[in-house]
Amino acid sequence: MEYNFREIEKKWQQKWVDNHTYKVTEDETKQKFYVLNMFPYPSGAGLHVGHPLGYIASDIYARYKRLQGFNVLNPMGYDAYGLPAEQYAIQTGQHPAITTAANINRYRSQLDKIGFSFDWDREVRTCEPDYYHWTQWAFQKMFNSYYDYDKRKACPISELTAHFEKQGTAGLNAACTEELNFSAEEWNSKSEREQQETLMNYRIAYLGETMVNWCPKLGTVLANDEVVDGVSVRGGYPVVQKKMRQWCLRVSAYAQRLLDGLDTIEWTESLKETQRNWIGRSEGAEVRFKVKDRDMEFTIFTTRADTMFGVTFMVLAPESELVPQLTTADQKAEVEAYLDQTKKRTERERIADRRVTGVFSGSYAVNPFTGEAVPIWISDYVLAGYGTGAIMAVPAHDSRDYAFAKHFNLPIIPLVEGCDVSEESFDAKEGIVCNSPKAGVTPYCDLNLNGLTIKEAIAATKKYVKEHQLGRVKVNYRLRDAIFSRQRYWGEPFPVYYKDGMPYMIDESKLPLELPEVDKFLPTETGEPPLGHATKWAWNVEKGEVVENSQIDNVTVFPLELNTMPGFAGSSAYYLRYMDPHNDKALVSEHADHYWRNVDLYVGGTEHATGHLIYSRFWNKFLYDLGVSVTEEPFQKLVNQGMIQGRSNFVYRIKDTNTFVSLGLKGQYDVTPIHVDVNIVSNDVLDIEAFKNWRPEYNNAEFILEDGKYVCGWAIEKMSKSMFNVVNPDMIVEKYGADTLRMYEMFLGPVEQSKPWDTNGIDGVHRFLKKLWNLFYDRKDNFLPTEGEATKEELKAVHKLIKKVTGDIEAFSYNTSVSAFMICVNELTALKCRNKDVLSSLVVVIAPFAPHLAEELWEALGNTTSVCDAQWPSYNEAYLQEDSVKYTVSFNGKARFVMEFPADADNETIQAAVMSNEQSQKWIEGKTPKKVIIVPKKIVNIVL
RNA sequence: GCUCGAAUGGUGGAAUCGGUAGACACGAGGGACUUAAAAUCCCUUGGCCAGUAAUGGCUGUGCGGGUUCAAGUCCCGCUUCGAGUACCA
Repeated sequence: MEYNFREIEKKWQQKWVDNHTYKVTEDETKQKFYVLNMFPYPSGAGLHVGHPLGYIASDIYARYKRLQGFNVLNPMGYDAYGLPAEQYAIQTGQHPAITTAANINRYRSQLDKIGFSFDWDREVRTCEPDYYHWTQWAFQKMFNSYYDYDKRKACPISELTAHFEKQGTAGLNAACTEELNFSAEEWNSKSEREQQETLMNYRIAYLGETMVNWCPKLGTVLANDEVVDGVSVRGGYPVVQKKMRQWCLRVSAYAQRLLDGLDTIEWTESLKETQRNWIGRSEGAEVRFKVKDRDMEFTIFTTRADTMFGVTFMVLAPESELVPQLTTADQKAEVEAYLDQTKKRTERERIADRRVTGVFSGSYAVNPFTGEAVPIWISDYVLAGYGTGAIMAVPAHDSRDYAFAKHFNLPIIPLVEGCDVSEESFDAKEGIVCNSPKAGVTPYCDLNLNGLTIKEAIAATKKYVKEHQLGRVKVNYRLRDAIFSRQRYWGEPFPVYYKDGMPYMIDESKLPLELPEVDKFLPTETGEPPLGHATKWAWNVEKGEVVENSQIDNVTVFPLELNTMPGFAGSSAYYLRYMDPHNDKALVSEHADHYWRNVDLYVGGTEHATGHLIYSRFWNKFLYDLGVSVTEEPFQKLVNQGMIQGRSNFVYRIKDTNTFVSLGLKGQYDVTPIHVDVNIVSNDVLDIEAFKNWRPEYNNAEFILEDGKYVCGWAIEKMSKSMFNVVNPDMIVEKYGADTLRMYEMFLGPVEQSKPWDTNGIDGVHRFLKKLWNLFYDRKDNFLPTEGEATKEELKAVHKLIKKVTGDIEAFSYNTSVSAFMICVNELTALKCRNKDVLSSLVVVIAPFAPHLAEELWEALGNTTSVCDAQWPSYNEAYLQEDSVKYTVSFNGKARFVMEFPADADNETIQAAVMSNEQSQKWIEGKTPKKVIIVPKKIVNIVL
């Protein structure tokens, strides 16, 4: 009988459904293991062969852990809110809910064919009210919390108001947008509205007037990680800076904890590094500079406190609030012209041409270390959003300041012994400080840095700043608060209504607030978000329900928020929801939460490094502070699967003809390469008939062949429809079966590595599964395995395999496991192995990789339960022992020949035998060896 | 620019602690079976040189140095490619 994969896979997929094989419950008698894939956004194009790579890898791990006796949670769901569905809706009028549901069904049928061990009873969809109920709930909790730096956690906002009532801002160390100072009396005399406005400064979810990345084409704001090179990641449309009132999440409050947490988790170093850079901690000092002849001062941030004596000018960001205050009357016109000009330049233009631009404000600042007055300039190379939006410029030791100084002819004072600043600045933080202060100048202050290393000088200056109250030591982070509003339809609505212009949360018991219907998905004519089209989008506070807009009276009925939440809202806590997906009382029950705790293994792409993986960690830390999440870090171990690129094929048409020439001969003609559908090419050989039928214009094509074949060229490109290199898994499953697809995707190379999809080796993997089948059935369909004693060789072959695969799976090294399977099956075939015990072990070990085939063989071996519930076999070292061991004999490190010794031979015996060996004599040439090194079971090296 | 990672046959890739390269698979070449093809099985396959042959020798992991009895692996200096990030003071 042939290996009939179609029948086998169909049969077992049905049985798994019928028997609820993959259903999992909180089984206290077993140890838990939580495996998670980054859930997909169901796009209209369906799955291509690259998507399942990570799912297969994690599925193997999940099945393996289950065989080891763990209670494994391996859920799957959909990140269902998103822009493409909405864009499609705008173009076609088709409701995004409909296209999303259709896409999900397509994904599901594709996934089902691959034989995953997902517990589909736990499926979540972020666009379902049952699900986003808890997204809205978490948002409300963030609104009602502030971050206390001393307690290092989020606390209820009621504690903050209590603090204000008692002592104002005194003794408060809380995360805030702007540092405020007021007394208890001042607080208590504020109106309700003023108090609410003040609290906004502290809430973790807050309405903030911030500069945002506004994308006019998409009609929405975008988070920093959604903008690359000044254009939107999705669509590639230009993005401009705009000041808007937006919901924000105070992620920055968690910057230090996000950084510290990285040391406790098992992620790749490069991913941790990416997050560290994104968080961007920098230690420095804030120093106050007085404005000359004015009763005014401002603060700058610097990491190079050692360069205080080299400051020759100051620079303000154009958006800085200080600009109007520091601009003098004579400079006003010029400054305004400059501000106008910079406002017009988009982010993109600023990146594209890095011209040095700037304008003098007319004011001077006094250096607190030298007493000298230096001019204050305004330039767009200083960012308003980082530090204080103002810098002290040290052109000798900062390349940007240097370029500015050269352009505007400002003085440059070198501060490091022997450095040359005639051509460029000296940015390195090494050397001995000089000119601080300058020789021969009466010191203005008693700080002298000369002769110190830069490191020492930084420390000394910080100490001086602190002692003399010139400023303070400060740690700054690059990480900004996340902007949480989107002017879109297809997202979670905010559970917020507005009273007197201030936001209020709708009652928690009334959640979820469901997304209303609209008749258009575009922004309204007045520029409101799409929810502005909703006619029933007002909140009746008394009834606690959504009512018609016409009823708005601002007494009991109020307008609801028109923005929706961004994509990362729904994906930030989904791993918690999988633990208890049908709970309508809580995000997750305490029972399920304490059982599953956090994700043990998370598999997904690196593209989420600064998006989802930061937000999710933030969100989890917040829930941890609330006591909802049990662990501080959500994803203990993270594996990044590589991307599967497309491998395109080309045919070469001779110019102005319909004749195609094979790859090896194309040099003889003037040819145009044309993309050809990779699905009609096999091992780079074109199926000529299929090609003729591919497109009408090729019906009469002629071919110049080499060796009777048409060989195609190839290139590695992104997998996309336009390059005809998309391979979808269904086609592979149809042709070779799911087990072959699973094995082959693993065999292709390390999971973490990006690689092109290429079917060139798939036959080998398929052949292997047939060989495995042939160990069980002969051509006449006789079942071969029998009871009895296994031979030593058989035991050795299978135990070698168990050892190898056990180690490989733990190390996520699946490609070498597949090789090991092939070796083992070849060995057992050669040994004509019929032993049931040996073959049973083989089936169990292969089950995570090829579950359908394993089930079939497991059943044939007489088992009545699923192979999923078998036990992972342990290996016995005793079977792996060799009788004899081969030693490579080398001379001066050069391998010469091999000698075989009994496994228990001792070093003396080996050395004596090697030395007296005939071949050795030839290499020794009568010399006396200086040293003999014997590496057990491997090497005898003789040093002459 | 900065940070991180990679480079091994015709191809994908092995080599776990430094232990004497190229596992496994594809492709290619040769052979068996077959009227033929498919399927299947067997042999050869980094390069160069010598030999009828068994075999033997040299060389070889991007480049140049170094450490070591021994380096794909460790150290120093480059080259190329990939990823992330970018006026972050």
